[in-house]
Formats: sequence, structure tokens, C-alpha cells
Amino acid sequence: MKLITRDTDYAIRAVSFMAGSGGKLVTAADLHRTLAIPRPFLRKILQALGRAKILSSCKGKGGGFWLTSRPENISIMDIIETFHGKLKLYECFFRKRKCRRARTCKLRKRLNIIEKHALSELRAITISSIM
Amino acid sequence: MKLITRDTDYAIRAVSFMAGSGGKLVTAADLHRTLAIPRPFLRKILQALGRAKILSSCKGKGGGFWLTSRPENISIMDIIETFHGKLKLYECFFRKRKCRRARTCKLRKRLNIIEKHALSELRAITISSIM
DNA sequence: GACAAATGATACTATTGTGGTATCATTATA
DNA sequence: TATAATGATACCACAATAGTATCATTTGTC
Repeated sequence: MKLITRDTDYAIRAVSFMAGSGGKLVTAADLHRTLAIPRPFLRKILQALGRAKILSSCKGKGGGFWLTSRPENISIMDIIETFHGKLKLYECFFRKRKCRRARTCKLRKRLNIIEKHALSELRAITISSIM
Repeated sequence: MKLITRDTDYAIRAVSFMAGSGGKLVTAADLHRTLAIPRPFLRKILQALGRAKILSSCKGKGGGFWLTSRPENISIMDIIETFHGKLKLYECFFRKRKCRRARTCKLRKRLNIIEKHALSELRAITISSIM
């Protein structure tokens, strides 16, 4: 049960590194050298971050990546969700065939509250705050 | 990324049911009938709960399961940990080869704090409190 | 225009986790 | 001794994780 899987962790490192290089364009090769992340995996991760609009990119010679937003506006939740989708501690798997208890299930209610707490705390961790 | 997986959910239902049946001995067959959980899977789950000392059991004809502790002393975290092991939001996978940043990593510290919050909130949910 | 250097898209593989099933061994009671 | 229960364990299918590999596309430079 891990929240920060390998791809997420690598992504956080990469984004942090880019935040520290003053808006300059950074290539996958740079990141590979600096962070020692397997190169093909790194490329896959960067592409995912690109699709999620966390990074912007430019193809071709002299191309590379840069942060779309400023580090103080990038939460690690943005990165986590890029790889995990929306976080769900609990989903009633009987729901499809009408979980009659759904409205009254105490456990569900309490888990949702805990989840909201945790999510808002995670949301508050920005890239700039962990550098 | 689910915390409450199917086995955990079934286990919570089973333990809740047993809590509601006044300390009486309950068989896997009873639980199967009442909760509509696939029988071999249910048996596996009950055995795991037994090994975790959440349930006690008696073999042989007339045997079955009962709760080892009172419902107010069983936390859903006990059940979650039976199937997931200790919860870890973050594990520095460089640790084995000496993650030099481990002591100073801000992200790690903050995730650990969030994890502690969430765990203590989960720990506070007892079987008796969700019945 | 041709080449080199970059990302984009996509398909593939191996290992682990999830959600089960199936079978045989053991124990207690009638 | 037959029967009804759990204990241990091995197996299977599918999805997620952690990658690898390859070809397509774009862009700058000679």
C-alpha cells in the first residue's frame, strides 16, 4: 500500500530539479544524468507529466521541458494524481448492484472524512515547500 | 490506490457481523449465507484473521469462530494491517543503498506527519463505533 | 535538403498484488 | 467411524507496477 510509487517519486524529483534550475529548458538527458533515473522510464514519466500539463515541452533539436506553472503553484497531489488518478480510500464495490447501505454506512462516512483531511494536507505540499 | 481492498472489506463485514451476534460461535457457512461472500475466499480471510489473533477458532464439529476481543477494542486498522501490513505512504527506495537525503528530506518528513494523522484517525474507528 | 537532436506515441515484458478457487490434513463431536 | 468444522497450502486469472524498446515527428544547423 504505497501512495508514492516509483514513477510518482521520480516525477517529484524531476519536477523539483526543474524548479531549481530557474525556468531554463531541461532535457531528459540532463535529468537522467543528474537524477540517475533509468532513461526510457524517465521519458515515459516526462511524457505523462506533459500530458497532465505540469510540464510544457518543445520538440526538436534544442528542445526539452520546463515547468508550466511556478513551483509554489504545483502540489505534489497534482503529480500523484497524474499516476494514480483520483485517490479513493474506499469504494463500495457493491455499489453497482445497489449497495443499500451506501447512504447510511458509518464506515464510509468516516473514511471519507479522513480521506478529505489527508488530501487537503497533501494538497498543501507544494514543490517550492519541499526544496 | 485503495486502502480498503476486497479482503479487508469482507473482513470488516464479517467481524462486524460477529460483533452483532453476542459472542456466539459463528461458522464460515453462517457468514457465507449472511454476507454473500464467496466461500473459499471467506475461509481464507477468516484464517488470516485467526492468525492475526483478531478471531479465535475451534476446529471440528460444532466448531467455528468468535471475536478474541470486544468490539470496542478492535480497530479497523487491526484488520487493514492484517491484509496490507504496516501502512507506508512513502518509502525511500534508495534507502537500501544509503539515501543520503533521508535525514533531511522535507517531503519525507511531511508525508510522515500526514501518515501519522491518518493512521491515528483510522485507529480510532472501532468495530463497535460503526455498527 | 540532409542530418542530428530532441520529444510523442505506443507496444512489449517481467514481477508483484488482488481476488479468487481447490484440495488435503487435522480436530472435535455424535 | 462418519461428519462437520477449521488449518495449511497450492494454484489460477487479471490488473498494476516498473520498467524497455522502437518508430514517428519536430526543430535547428550545416
